[in-house]
Amino acid sequence: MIVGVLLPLPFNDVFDYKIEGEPVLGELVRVSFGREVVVGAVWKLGKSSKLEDAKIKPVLERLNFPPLSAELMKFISFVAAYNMAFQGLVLKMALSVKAVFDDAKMTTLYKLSGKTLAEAKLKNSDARWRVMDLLKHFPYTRAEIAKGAGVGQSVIKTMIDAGVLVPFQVEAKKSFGLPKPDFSKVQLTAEQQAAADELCAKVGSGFSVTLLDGVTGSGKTEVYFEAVAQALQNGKQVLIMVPEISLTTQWLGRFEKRFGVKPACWHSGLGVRERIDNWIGIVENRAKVVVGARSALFLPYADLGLMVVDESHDHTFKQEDVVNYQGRDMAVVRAKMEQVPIVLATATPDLETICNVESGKYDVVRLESRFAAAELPEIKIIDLKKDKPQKYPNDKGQLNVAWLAPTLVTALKDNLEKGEQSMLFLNRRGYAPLTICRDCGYRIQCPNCTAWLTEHRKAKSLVCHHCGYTTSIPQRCPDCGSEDGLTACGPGVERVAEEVSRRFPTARIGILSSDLTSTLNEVSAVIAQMERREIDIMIGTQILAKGHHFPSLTLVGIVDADLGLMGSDLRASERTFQLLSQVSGRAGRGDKKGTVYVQTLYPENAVLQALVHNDREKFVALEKQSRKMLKLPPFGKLAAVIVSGANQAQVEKIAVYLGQYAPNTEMITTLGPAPAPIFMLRGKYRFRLLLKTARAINIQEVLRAWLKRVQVPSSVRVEVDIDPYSFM
DNA sequence: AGCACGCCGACT
DNA sequence: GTCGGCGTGCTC
Repeated sequence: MIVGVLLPLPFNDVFDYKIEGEPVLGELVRVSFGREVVVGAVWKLGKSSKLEDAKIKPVLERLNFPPLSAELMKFISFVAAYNMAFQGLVLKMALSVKAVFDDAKMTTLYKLSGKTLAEAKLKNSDARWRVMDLLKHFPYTRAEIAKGAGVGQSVIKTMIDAGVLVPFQVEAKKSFGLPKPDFSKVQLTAEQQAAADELCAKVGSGFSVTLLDGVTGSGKTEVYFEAVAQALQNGKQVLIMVPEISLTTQWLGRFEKRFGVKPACWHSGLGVRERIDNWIGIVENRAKVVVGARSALFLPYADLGLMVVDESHDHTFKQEDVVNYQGRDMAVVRAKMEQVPIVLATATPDLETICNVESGKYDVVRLESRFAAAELPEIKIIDLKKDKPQKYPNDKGQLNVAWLAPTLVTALKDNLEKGEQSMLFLNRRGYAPLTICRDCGYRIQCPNCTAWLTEHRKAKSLVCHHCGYTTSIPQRCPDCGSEDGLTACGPGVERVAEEVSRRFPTARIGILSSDLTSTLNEVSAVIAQMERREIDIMIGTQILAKGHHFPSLTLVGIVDADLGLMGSDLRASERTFQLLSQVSGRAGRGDKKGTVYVQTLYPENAVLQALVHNDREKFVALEKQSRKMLKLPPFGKLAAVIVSGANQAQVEKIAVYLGQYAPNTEMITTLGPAPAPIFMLRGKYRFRLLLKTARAINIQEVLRAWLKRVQVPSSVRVEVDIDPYSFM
């Protein structure tokens, strides 16, 4: 019989193969393709091509794995069609790593041969009898025998050599601890209990979307853990999606405390071995709870019963990897296909989610109060035009430019004297975002991108944050040769740390930045230090905003609140509001009230005003009004078309061409082409077109029809980003 | 995606 | 005269 096999390669269509016996839809097969051998999934029964049968190759091997479920197959097709990506590449995300299908890792176990010690001409000894006893019922590895019988390796070796123990091979499978729904129940407040009950009631009764809307510190995690417990009680698997970076030991610790075991993790930092073990555990229904980044969404769960998206507002759920997709939205789609409930947990829901609640598409469960004595922090605005940062002396006796206003400096000083912890937030890595020559005005730029190089003083280098280009810091201006002209411009976390250590020489300072402390372990280590109160003042980027819990943190300073407000990005103000409220939420989570200082040049800005008054409703109303007026999501649909390539003239020609064929009707508008905000990225020139349609329009269909009309040479790439978040 | 085929410029 | 640049096409 001939079947259509979808391969994990950039194709939308299946390739035909001959198969022996009865094929099953979704089963995994190894096939030869060109000169490669790949693992694909049986996608269609029967012939799809019009190739002569003789040219159709046979399936090399039918793999002994459960076939992909009809739901997962449907999901893969949907994600591909919705995001205008290749079906094969979406499949690739589900199949994870090729090595999963390579020969299984084997372990050698030993069992009794039946030969007695006497028959083997070995003397009786206690040690040998303990080994015989241990192996009476189950075989074990050498290490397990040594430990279990309390004997040395030599005892075992003698018994093997004498033929009393015989080795045999089994597949090495990682064992997953079974999370216990009742391991250690947390005492919930009445409000939390009511919320938990509502979530639990949805588990096991089909598809539903629930927004778990709770202010920071209201115990969202504990509440959704109860729903997780309910799903486990029903014997189902649970997927908890978290932003990649918050998959810290802190979160895992909370899980383990509640359920008694560690969950299976899934994120980009996983090694091949662990990835394989976890993938197999998930397909075989041995891994019951998976906590993972958005890529965990495509795993072949055997028996999913509940999905949770933690910090569901987080914009890193929408980020490029193999395929561009919005993890939160696709999670809802998967939940619908699997007919399971999904919980979106956040303190700052995005406008799309809010509108879905208002229209009744999503349910909502609210948590209004913070833990026990914890109160919401007081937010104070510092007007940088009036309250100007004062220069401070460095060790050479010169005056350094400062970034902290006197009010904030005083507040930090008081807090330090009280022995309480403080945190400064600046969403900028490195020392300074720009190096400029005072003598000739030259600015040091990335050779591959339209972007300045950021100085990283600690690493003694200049780095491009877009392509990773790194170079040493030049002694003299590359343009005019001036020896003392080069000056760092603007602050990054390193520079703020420098100011803090100058002003407070005795304070213990911690820096947390996504590049300096890149691995999850290093991030966890700094967070642990902060928890143990070994840090007085913590300075960091974005990373600090994620759901960490520091009970004795009472002061938060936002060094530059204006950073996010300036972008041309349609979600800039929403993102700023979310980020600032998340950061503010770090303050005063214990029994002491926290204070947040927000430094800005625009104290009257509506976003900041809403933040100060803790008035999310007002912010949402403003944001809704402006998006409605501009017919932007969720009141309209948006897609970006990025044309890129190494040859500027050629790229521009295609972009203009696309612009000429662009659809423009009453319901559809196309803007551009215009040079993309980062015109050159990784050595490629980029132009962008924006397609905006009414909500009723199928934007993917419009795009497909449009793009089909323009012939694009292979040296130019045309990418589509549905509902773009990043305006790069 | 990978890889082969094929057609034009700078070299021993 | 070749070596090799990458633009184009194919893989069941």
